[in-house]
Parts: sequence; structure tokens; C-alpha cells
Amino acid sequence: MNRKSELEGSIDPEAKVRPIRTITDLARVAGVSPGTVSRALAGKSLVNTKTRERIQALAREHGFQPNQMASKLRRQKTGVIGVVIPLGHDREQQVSDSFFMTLLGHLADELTEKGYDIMLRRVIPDRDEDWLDRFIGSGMIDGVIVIGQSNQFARIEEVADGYLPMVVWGNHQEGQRHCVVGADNRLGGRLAAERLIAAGATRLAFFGDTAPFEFAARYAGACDIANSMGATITAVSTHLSPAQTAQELSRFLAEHHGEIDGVFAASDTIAFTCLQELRKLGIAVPDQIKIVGFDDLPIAEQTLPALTTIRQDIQAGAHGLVDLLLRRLQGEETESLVLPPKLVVRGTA
Amino acid sequence: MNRKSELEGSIDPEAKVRPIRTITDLARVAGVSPGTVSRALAGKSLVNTKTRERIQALAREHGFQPNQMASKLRRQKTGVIGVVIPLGHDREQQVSDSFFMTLLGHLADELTEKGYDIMLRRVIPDRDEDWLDRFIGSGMIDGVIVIGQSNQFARIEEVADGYLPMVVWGNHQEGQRHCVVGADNRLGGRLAAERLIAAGATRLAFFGDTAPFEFAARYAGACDIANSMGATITAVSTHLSPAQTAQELSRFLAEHHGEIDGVFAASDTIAFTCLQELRKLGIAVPDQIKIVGFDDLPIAEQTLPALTTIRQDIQAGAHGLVDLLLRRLQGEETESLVLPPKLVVRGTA
DNA sequence: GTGATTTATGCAAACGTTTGCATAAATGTG
DNA sequence: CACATTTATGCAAACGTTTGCATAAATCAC
Repeated sequence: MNRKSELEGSIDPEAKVRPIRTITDLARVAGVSPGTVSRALAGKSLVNTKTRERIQALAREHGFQPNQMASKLRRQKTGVIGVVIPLGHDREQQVSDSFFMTLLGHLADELTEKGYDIMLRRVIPDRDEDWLDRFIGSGMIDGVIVIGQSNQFARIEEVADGYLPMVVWGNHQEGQRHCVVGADNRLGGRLAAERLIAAGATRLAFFGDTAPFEFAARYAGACDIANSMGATITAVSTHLSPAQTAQELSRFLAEHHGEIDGVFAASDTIAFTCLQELRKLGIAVPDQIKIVGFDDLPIAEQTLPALTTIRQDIQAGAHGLVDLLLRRLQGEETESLVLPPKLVVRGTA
Repeated sequence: MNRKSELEGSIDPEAKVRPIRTITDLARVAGVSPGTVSRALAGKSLVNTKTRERIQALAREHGFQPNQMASKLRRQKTGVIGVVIPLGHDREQQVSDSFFMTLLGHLADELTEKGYDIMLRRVIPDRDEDWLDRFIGSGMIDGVIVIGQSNQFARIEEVADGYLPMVVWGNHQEGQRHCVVGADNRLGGRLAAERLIAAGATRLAFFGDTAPFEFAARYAGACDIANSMGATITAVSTHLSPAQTAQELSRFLAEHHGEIDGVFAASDTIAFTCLQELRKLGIAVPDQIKIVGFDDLPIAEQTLPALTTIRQDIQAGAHGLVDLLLRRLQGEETESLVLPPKLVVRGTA
């Protein structure tokens, strides 16, 4: 390839390297004004059909596209939705957590379909107070989806007061001001506890960190039922990092497995770990201890025994998040969306 | 809230709504020129320490941050890395595929740490020829990471000729021109076949779509060994969507399970499905049929029997991708990075 | 105290679009 | 054919930064 040498003397338009970097360049080539090119590429009807097509063809031929930064700056719109994953209460690995990842996948589908681009950002709120304001105020995004409230409920509430186009995945609290989409975690907790008790358990344990609101609500729901049905329940706090969780569960189960006969795991991931630790200890599931998880991840049906769990419809969740956000972008003050969780009975309870 | 009415006559600075939207606004308040504010916020040493701190404090107080679009436009740098997932050979659900999702999580970690933002884009190349050019030419990103070659090898090669800051996750072919990071898939295939044969299998099957280069290489590696060790191997093509895969495997196994005694699954996900189908059919693993997967996803150790598989170090992969990309952003013409896969023996072979 | 150097700031020109307004050309009306 | 209307284009002013260059102020050397 001796493009460079050809470049100088050449008159062959095919041979010279594309000098068309701006709309003005293209305008020169097309013999029109930049404004016309802009309108033509935007497909506006104000420009003559003939010229429009000619310009579009020219653009295609030269592989030209208008600079997005300039466009966004001028139009004060970015066409980008921020997706932010706060790692508040536990910074390890959470972004790799199956549930969030699956949700993100569906979000990508939904947003792409609506013509939006996605700016993904992980933040560690404990290290950076202004994580949300900074993202919103950056001028890079038209709206934001927050995946998980983590321990940032207060901060999110605060921001919601002055910023409409934000939707959050998480738990719905009575009277909260930010728009949230999520399963009815408390109901889910009730379903789980009901199932455990129906399967014969009376001494329950809840495995999972109760700091995040989602998990706290699940626990609260389970307590509702346990209390009203005469069962006992104790919360065993774990951390989200898989390695830590395994260790914590292992220790707890080794010492206390005789004291419980039913486990409600705050997530399927925790349930899997629990299942594995019980197997190591030689404790039979569901005979000696019953387990109910939460999420219904795809693998839930592939464990042995297959996991009984509370299903969240992730796809519906993603759809809801995007739908509400788009409406908020139009200025509508949308209500939150609470999705019904569903008990899926398999082999562990 | 009667802000509007207060706004007019009010002199109380606390009461009026923030009028500080631009650097010029802040400059007026601070009694300096916009240029100085810009320099102060950028932390440049050209500006007096005293004024710099004063301006920074002022900015913090008003919650001001410079508009990124304008900044990016002016500086001709975006600080954004594009991450694109092409869904070439199978459009269903691939973005939710555990492996890619885990990789994405680690990428997010690495890029965030280096101060880059991430623009995530899913594309369906079959519907949109120019998926890659369009992304690169959009002016929104400084560089791009392509997750998976899919069936787009040729297109990627083509783009690589004229665009340096691109790194691809995938398979390395002899003499290819684009910079790739990925496991040595062929070697991985060899390890898998060796293990199956060492465990006693002689009639092997490969489960997975052989169109993507990664998978093709895994299959080729397995063939190397099968041929040299006197075992047979046949490829059984599946599609990536889990539902389809299950159906395809189910049909194949029902009819042909007697003809094979070892399965090399192109991915752990496929291996899980296979395991499940075999269980349904009452075929013992590993006694009647042995299985080796590929990836070593976290759940691999949680199935029963735990999955024997070929491990890819995803974190190292993500690190490599980012490292190479950053070097290419500096203008360096980096070589590809081939990571060694590792056999992890568990219960299925 | 004069001139040379350093330091801190201001000025104004980009960056590449989009779009309201003005105008020229084309069409229609009587 | 003169005038009113529609249609297609051009002009130029934003959008909000950053940064090279010029200059004013402060420091220094002698």
C-alpha cells in the first residue's frame, strides 16, 4: 500500500485518502452549504428529495458520519442513557453477580431497540459521595437507570427531587420519592417462608446481608409469616463476595445446622453456595434442611436437587425500567412499578 | 414551593435557583475569566494556587461541573471506550451469556480504574453491515473493545487496517491483522479431548456451533487429539439460545447416546444443559458418558457432579484487553495476547 | 531603579454541528 | 405579466469548552 506516495500527484478520487471529516467538507464536495448537508443527513423534508439523496449517497460513499459530540453539544441531547451500578454495601464482584448481569443484558436489548446508547458506570459510593450527581451533571447522558439501591437510598431520594429522568431498580418503600421498578420483595419473602413452613420447616434461617433494602424487605416478609405461623427465624448476615459467603455459611452451618430446618436465601447465588456447603457437611436437602432461593436464575433448575425459589421476571423488569424512563424523558411523572414475584417449587423445599 | 416568585426580588444567594450552568457563569461569580476557571478546574499549575482553590471550592459549592460534550468536542478526546458485542451467528440471548457478562464485569472494573467510561453497544451485524465503522466513526469513543469475533472475522480485519485503537476478544489465527486477546482455544480443545480419552472415552462428540472461530478452534484441537489417539469425534451443531440448545441436545442424545461415551461441550453453559438432559434420560455421568466443558464459570463447581472443564482466566483476559487497548491509544502497535487455558478436573470426566 | 525573567490572567479562536431567519428560485393565481 | 405563495437553499449565530498567544503584574538580578 503506497497510498501516501499516490496522494500527492493523484487526481483519481478513488485513490486519495478520505479528506471528508466534517459536514463542511462534504458540503464542499456536494456543492451545497453545510446547513443543507446537515438537513439532508438528518433526513429532513425541507431539503429537495433529489439533493438529499445525492448527499446521502455521497456520505455513504465516503463513509462519512457527522461528529456526535458536536451534534450532541448543539442539540443539548445525547441519546445516551446512563446505567450505573452502585457497589455500596459490598464492593467485591457484585457487578459480576448473575442477577445484575442478566438485568443489564435485557436493558441493553431494550435500550438498543429504542435507539439509545448505553453508558455503563460502576461506582463505589463509599469512596465517592457525589457518584450520582456527577454522572447526571456530566452532560453526557439524557437519563439514568440505577441498578440496585444498595445502601444509597437517602442519596437517591435526594437526587430524585431535582432530577426527573431517573429510574431505579430496587425495593419500593411506602412514600418514597424516587421512581423504582422491582419485585415486591416483602411478598416474595412471605411466599418463601410459607413454602418452607408448608414443607415442614419450623426453625428458619435467613441467609444474606440485610442492609440493602431489597434484602431487608425479603427478610421482613419472611418474618411476617414466621411470626404468624409460630415458626422461628433468625437472620445470618453474609457478604456478597462468593468466597466470603461460602466461608461464612460454612462456619455457621457447621456450628448451628442442628438448630435450623429451613433456609431462606436472599438470592439464588447464596442458595447455591448454601447447597454446596450442606453437601460438604453431608446434610440432606430437602430432608434435613429445606432451602428456598430468590431470583430464579437460569441455573436454578440445573442444580441437584433443583432449587425451589422465588422468581423475578427480569425481562419484564428491564422493560419496565426503560418504559418508565422514556416516559420521564417526556416529562411525565411516572409512578413506581412493583412486579409480582412467583414461587417456583422444585426440589429443595 | 414558590421559587419563581422569590426569584425576582430576592438578593439572598441561598434562595435563588442555581444559575451556574457554564464555566462562564462560574467565572462571573468568581470574578475571573472563563479561561482561568477552566484551568483551575483542570487543576493546572498555571493558575495561582489561591485562586485555583477558591474556584474549586466555588464549583463544589454550586455543584458545578463543566459540560462534557463541549469539553470532548474541543479536546477531540472522549475518555470513553466502546464495548461492542456483535451477535452474529445467533442473536438470541447471547448478551446474557454468562461468559460474556462476566468478562464485561471485569472490563468495567479495569476501565473504570483507568478513568475511562464505557459505552456499551449490542449490534446485530447481519442486519447492519457497518456496525463497527459506525461505532468507531461516531466520534463518541476513543477506542473500542469487541467482545467476540462472532462470524465477523473478515469485517474486523478490514477495519483493523485503518484503525489502531481496537482490541478484540476471540481466537488468534495465524497471520491475522487485528489485535486479539483470548485463550488458546485449540490447545484447550486438545486438553479437553486428552482428558476425555484419559478417562476412558473413545467415541467423542463435540457440542456447539462451529461457525464462530473460537468454537471452531476448540473443535479442531479436539480433532487433533482424537485423530492421533485413535478416537472418533463428531460435531453436533447447537445454537446459543438455551432453549434451542436444550431441545437440540435432547433430540440428539435420545437418538444417539449409545454411540458416544464422551462429550466435549463448547462452553460450560452447553455442558450444563447436556448434564441436565443426560440426567433426564437416566444416563450416568461420568460412568456412561463423560463431559468436559469450557470456561470454568463459577457455577461449574456447583453442579453435581461438578463439571470438569477448561478454565479461561477471564480476569486476566479483561486486564489484557484493557492494557493492550491503552497501549494502542498511545500509538503502539501491540501484538495479540494468547492466554493459556487450564484443565480443571472435577467430577464429570 | 532599570531591565530581564517568571507567574498569573485575559482574549479570542477554534472544535463540528444544528437551526431560525432571510433570501432566492420556482410555482401558482388572477 | 405582476404579485402572492410555496419550496429549497444559504448565512450566521449559537452550544460550552479548551488553549495558544499576548499582556499585566510580580519577582529578581545588579
